[in-house]
Amino acid sequence: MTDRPLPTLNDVAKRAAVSTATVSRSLNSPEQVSEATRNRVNEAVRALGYTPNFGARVMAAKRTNTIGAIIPTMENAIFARGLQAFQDALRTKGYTLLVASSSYKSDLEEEQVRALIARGADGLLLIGHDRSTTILDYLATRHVPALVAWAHDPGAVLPSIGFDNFAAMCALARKVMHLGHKKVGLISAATESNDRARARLMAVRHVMEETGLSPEDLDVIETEYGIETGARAFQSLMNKDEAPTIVFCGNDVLAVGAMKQAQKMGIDVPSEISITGFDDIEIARVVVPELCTVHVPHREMGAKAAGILVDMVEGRPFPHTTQLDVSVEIRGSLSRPSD
Amino acid sequence: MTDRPLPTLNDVAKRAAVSTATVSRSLNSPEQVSEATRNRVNEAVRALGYTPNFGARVMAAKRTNTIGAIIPTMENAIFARGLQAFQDALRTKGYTLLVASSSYKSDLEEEQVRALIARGADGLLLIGHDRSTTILDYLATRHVPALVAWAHDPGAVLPSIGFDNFAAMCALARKVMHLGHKKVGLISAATESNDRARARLMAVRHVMEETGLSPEDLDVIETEYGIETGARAFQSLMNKDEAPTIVFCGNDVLAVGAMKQAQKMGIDVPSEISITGFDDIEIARVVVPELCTVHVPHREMGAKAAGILVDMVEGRPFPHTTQLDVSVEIRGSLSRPSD
DNA sequence: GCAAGAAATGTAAGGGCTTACATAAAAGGG
DNA sequence: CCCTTTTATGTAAGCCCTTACATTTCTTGC
Repeated sequence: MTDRPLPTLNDVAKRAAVSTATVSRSLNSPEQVSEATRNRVNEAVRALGYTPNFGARVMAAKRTNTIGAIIPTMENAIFARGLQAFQDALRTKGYTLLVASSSYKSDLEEEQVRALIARGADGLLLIGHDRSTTILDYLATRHVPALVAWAHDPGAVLPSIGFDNFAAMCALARKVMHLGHKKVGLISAATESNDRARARLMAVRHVMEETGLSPEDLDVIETEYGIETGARAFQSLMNKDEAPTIVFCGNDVLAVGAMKQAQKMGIDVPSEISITGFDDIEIARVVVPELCTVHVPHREMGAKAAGILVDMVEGRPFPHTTQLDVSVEIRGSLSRPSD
Repeated sequence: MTDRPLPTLNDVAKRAAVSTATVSRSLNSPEQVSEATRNRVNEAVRALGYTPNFGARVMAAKRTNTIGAIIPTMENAIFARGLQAFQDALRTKGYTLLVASSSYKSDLEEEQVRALIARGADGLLLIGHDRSTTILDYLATRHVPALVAWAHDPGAVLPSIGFDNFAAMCALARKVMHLGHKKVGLISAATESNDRARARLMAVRHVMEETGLSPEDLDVIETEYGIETGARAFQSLMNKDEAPTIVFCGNDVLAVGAMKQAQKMGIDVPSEISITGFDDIEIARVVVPELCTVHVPHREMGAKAAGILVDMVEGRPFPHTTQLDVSVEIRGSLSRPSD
């Protein structure tokens, strides 16, 4: 436990009686070194307790083997789940994960992009396509590859992996509207700088039009993420003159808030009101009745995102967009309107 | 969009007509530089779009301004929540967060400790005190400060922030046992390399002894984290000859699984069986009846951990242990035994 | 056994920043 | 005003790897 300086490559080289170049190769591309030398080097590394100096390595190699991810918040289970899968996949590829969060604010996201690049991220995972050109230019001049997840837009500048939020919500809305609902409520996440939320809102409008309903028949409330906020939004929707018979929610958490509030108000789900969510997180199956929602493969998305991003960073070919399948999960919180 | 090399400190220095040392100081300790020079430097930085080279900076400063956290999994809401608060607090202090996960496996945790240190983490956040001396020695020789969260043990080598899992579970168990329960079930997380789970188990045993019950009256099932696993564990507990009237669960997720299974088996909560959880995550208030549990201030813990760890990294004095208050939340899933 | 090619190893040049120390400029005291 | 102290700036060493290129050693085919 003496306080000697940490051993360097040079120390290892001396002890193994080889050059520093050989030690470096032995560690980074073992196949280029004869087995005998490799063994000697390894034993020296072990004996000295050598760990490469990170700064020097980054400086010389111009890579950190670090990938940054900027998500709205880890408190949202969908991102936590995707991020976990992302990190697991990165680890198997020899990369480490830097995490930052934007709280759904675009200026904070921009700050974080700069921060993660300044911290040496070799590549970035971002959520959604809403983003200023300033920051896209910055990414381009710094030559940092970035992949967008939770979105799918073949026309966007940045490559992406995800699903078509508009199409997914359309699929759900069609199944719902065919049951004969005429008066519709929508509790949406804030749509500013959130293209996913906007797409879902537009999908509901679109399907209503298809069904011959007027925009008048749709009540939209935008609110922050949370069970409580979902509950409050539901309450104000139901207090309107003509209450909806179906309430779409932008995500499962808002939907669960709505269900709780319905219960508190003595409104039965689904006989008096139908409620739907989006994401299919665990909570959707915990509530009674179970929540009708759209199943999204968050883990698969995280894991695949890691693979694509690493390909980008290492200069291999990669798909500009990758679309994942989602499925509408019809469950107990949905029924035809009663009247 | 020409492909010129990125600007360096030197370029900035030339443009601002000062030395590189002044630019460096202007950026890192502005108070040491006159306002006039600082302005000139800032304008040069802006004009050139300069961002410091990470590797060079790390190499010279021997610090990365990066903190690593190794948690069991982000899929567990308590860690996701704590980590989010941790990251928010770090950001305000100019630090970036590296995240790795151990999946509750100690060998993986050890690998991740080495990985994050190799990646230059200035300090580490770890969960719980269960850990080999090998890795503690490694931390010591590398001079990397580490803080343990979600645990409180004044006698441990590493400093910690958290609460006393044993005392908290004792408090809950006492309230429960005073209702007159005689036959007890416990669904615990795996206790190997998880001192929190072990402490909670021992607390239940301890209180039963206090109450004059025999160890025979306790049925323990250890299982992995998850709603499904909690449900299965509950089923096998209830299928024993003499079923319990109270089932303690090591965390809220297991408890929710147990409640779901009770419902499926037609066993009423709480009149036929009481169920308790631990953590007080959102889901505890979503289930019907609401889950009786122990409230833990996860966000506060994350935020405070950031403050302490940064103090450690920057060589300021810090408390060796910080204890947080938890509270027993008596809710609808608990009642006295019916007979 | 030798030339030619392949494999293994060595040499040494960066790479961009921070900071200790040296120097110059400004401020303050008498 | 000059001398001392404080403040601002400059000089240049050092940080420890990776890798292009040069050199040496080993294979292999004839």
